[in-house]
Amino acid sequence: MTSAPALDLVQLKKTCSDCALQDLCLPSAIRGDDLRDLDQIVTNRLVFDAGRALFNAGTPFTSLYVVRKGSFKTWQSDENGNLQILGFHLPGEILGFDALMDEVHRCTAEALETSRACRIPYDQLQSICVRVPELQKQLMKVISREVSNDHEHLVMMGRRQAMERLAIFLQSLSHRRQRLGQDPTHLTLSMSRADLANYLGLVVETVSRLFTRMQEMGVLEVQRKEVTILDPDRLCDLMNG
Amino acid sequence: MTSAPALDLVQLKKTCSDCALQDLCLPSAIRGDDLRDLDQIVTNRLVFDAGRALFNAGTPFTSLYVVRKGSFKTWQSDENGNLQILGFHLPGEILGFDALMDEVHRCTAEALETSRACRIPYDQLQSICVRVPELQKQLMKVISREVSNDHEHLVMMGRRQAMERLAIFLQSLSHRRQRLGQDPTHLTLSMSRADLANYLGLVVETVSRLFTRMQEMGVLEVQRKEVTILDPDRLCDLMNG
DNA sequence: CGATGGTTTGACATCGGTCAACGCAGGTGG
DNA sequence: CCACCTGCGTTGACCGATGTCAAACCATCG
Repeated sequence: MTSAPALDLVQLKKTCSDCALQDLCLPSAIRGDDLRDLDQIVTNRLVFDAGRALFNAGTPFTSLYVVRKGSFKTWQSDENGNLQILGFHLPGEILGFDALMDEVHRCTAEALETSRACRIPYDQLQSICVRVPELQKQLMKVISREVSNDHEHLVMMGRRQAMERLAIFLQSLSHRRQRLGQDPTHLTLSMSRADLANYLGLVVETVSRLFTRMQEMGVLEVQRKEVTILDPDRLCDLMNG
Repeated sequence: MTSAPALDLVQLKKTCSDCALQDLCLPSAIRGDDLRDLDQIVTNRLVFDAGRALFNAGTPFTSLYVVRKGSFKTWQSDENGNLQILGFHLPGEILGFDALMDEVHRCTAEALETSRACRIPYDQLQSICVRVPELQKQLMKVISREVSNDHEHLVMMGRRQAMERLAIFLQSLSHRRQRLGQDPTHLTLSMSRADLANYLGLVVETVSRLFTRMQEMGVLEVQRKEVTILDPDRLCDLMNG
């Protein structure tokens, strides 16, 4: 983990203000002086190379992190070493919420490519929250979204066929790219097939075959990590029966 | 949903104070006057018959609920009507967190047997939280636990065999009973086999066969909804290989 | 150029799902 | 008080989606 070159003061003040990363990000709820306070506790633009951890399972919790650029995966493993990918995280998403409970990270967050994140020391964030109830409220909403996402993931893992799972994943990735102002028909999968399979509760071979099949069906064009959605409607059909 | 007989004032003041339901429950973080305030916003001892909903998916969010007695299930369904049981909830657990995000319940919470719950209007809770940062902090921890639980559930759904899943479920139920001061070797399954199977990402027949097999192995004694753990060590083994 | 690690493809095995029948307990009404 | 009905749970036979194992493929990097 390396810190990007120091920023001048003007730059610093702008860091959160220019972080126009959709409503999810905390600062959207607050204004003026409060925003400046928040800017000042945030360690901006930490750079993580692919494979570097934002935090590790089992280590003490001190900070939340906001993804700014690139992507991260979070994963957790059980006593047998079975690991489960919990999510893939794009800019604007906040990581670390599962650690508030007992101040120890339960999962590991790892960069999938060269990525940037902001660090938000939690105790300092809390002291701002005491003064700014709106910020607190926004924070609760963000955790609530985390809970909702996990529930969606559970529905998928419990009740969906393999093909449906992959279709749902691609669809959701497409939506997320759109919200970030990127082309929703062209996806760059920053995770390995193994990670993706694991996330979906499948094995690599199954995912690989599904990509091939979706390509044969004319729904996708797949070239390694570059995926183009050729037929969004059929993709949508595949999400269901 | 029916309200229990009115309580006298002394009783009312004691409602949260005597709710010695482990550290999960909110009031444990606060003291004195603040506790009295909290007592006063909580609608105590609502009674729900089996099958009655605490809240329904799609309805506006107003309150969190604390389970006091009995048990509830939460479930969510997708556009195809596939429904997934998200959790079974015993006394001390707080329900409704997935709704903070956009103030609409995402899942339905339904009593599995005649049960009681306290209602906590969220806006009033928030106004107390503004004055009592400790309470806010505790609330964040409780949601964080929810996130952690969902992550555990995901690991189970993604990476475990059928037998392991059932063993893990029974083990966890046993622990929860123990924390509530009840006999951890004797479980009363308040949910139907169908609900249990769904929660575990399996079908009824599989769960039924697993119970039979665990009984043949001498690990359990199963009589309809009454399950006795005869050999906790073997049960523990079954959770893994 | 070969080594390496991720990805794809094929052949085969199996766990768990599907379908169908039966059993059992509790409730209802004659 | 018994007979029937109903809903849930169990059991069996069979099947298919997905996992397993093994080999080939192919980009990337030294």
